[in-house]
Amino acid sequence: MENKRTLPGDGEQPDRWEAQLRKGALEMAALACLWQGRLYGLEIIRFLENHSQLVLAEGTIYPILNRLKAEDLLTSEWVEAEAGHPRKYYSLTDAGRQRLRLMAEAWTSFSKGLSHLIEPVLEPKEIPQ
Amino acid sequence: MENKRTLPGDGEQPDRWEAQLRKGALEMAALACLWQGRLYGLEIIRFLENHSQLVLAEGTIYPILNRLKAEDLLTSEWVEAEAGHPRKYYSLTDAGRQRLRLMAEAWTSFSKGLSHLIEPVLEPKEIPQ
DNA sequence: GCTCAATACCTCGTATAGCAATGTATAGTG
DNA sequence: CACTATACATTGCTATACGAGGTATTGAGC
Repeated sequence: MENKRTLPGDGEQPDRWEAQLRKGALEMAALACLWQGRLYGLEIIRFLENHSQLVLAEGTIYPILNRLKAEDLLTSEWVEAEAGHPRKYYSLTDAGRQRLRLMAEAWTSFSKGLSHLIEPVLEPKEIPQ
Repeated sequence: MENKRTLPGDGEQPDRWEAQLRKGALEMAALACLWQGRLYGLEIIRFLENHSQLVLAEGTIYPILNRLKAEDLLTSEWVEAEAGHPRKYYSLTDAGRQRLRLMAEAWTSFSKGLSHLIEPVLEPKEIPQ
């Protein structure tokens, strides 16, 4: 039927790849948020928005948190807020910390590999040949 | 019939997130391969295997190449091999070079943001509080 | 007291991407 | 003339992100 993409119509999706880029880094990012202490769902979204360039929807973060909790990398506890509504605070488990450390190391390694690959692209100088 | 995953069966997928991590970086990586000159399909796979930590299957690379070609970021030409079978060589177009540069910059920025986020995790020292 | 709005958590449906498996074509070898 | 190796291509499955919509609690205004 009609081509119903997100875009007006020129067949160009200039930032589709950017969306893809983030996939898979999200779990690590969610865990990393909690390294310094517990946070609740929406707070994690705001934290990532402020401390990195990740902007997640609620429909994104809650499945991730549940997934991580199912793997025993997180624990959660309901906390009554004074002026408001109960919040579900997430904390890293020991397994979560351990896993996050592995993730962080693998990310660093992976990131270095890719950086090396795109190094020539970012070089201002031309290729000799 | 049989559940033929990569893992024995304990419900633990310790490296599933690693697979996810790579998603979205693949297009950039494929483009980056071609920065220094043309390559054909299987050669791209081998190049990435040698120059980074990416291991792609054929069923992965060809859809990517077609996608990139459909966006006019690549061109392809059939070349008869002396001792063998015709090969389809891919080259970057001007638009491809331009896009790759943008991707590389965005990747760098994105990568820095995440690195900053996981920096505390990799620090050997403990958190004061 | 009852409605309305705000905060926070949760879930369903859809689109997309990677990838294993499988298929096709070419060309050299016994 | 079959058989194998190289290379390109496609199909089907699964997992993921995310928009849209839903529920529950609290406080303010009429």
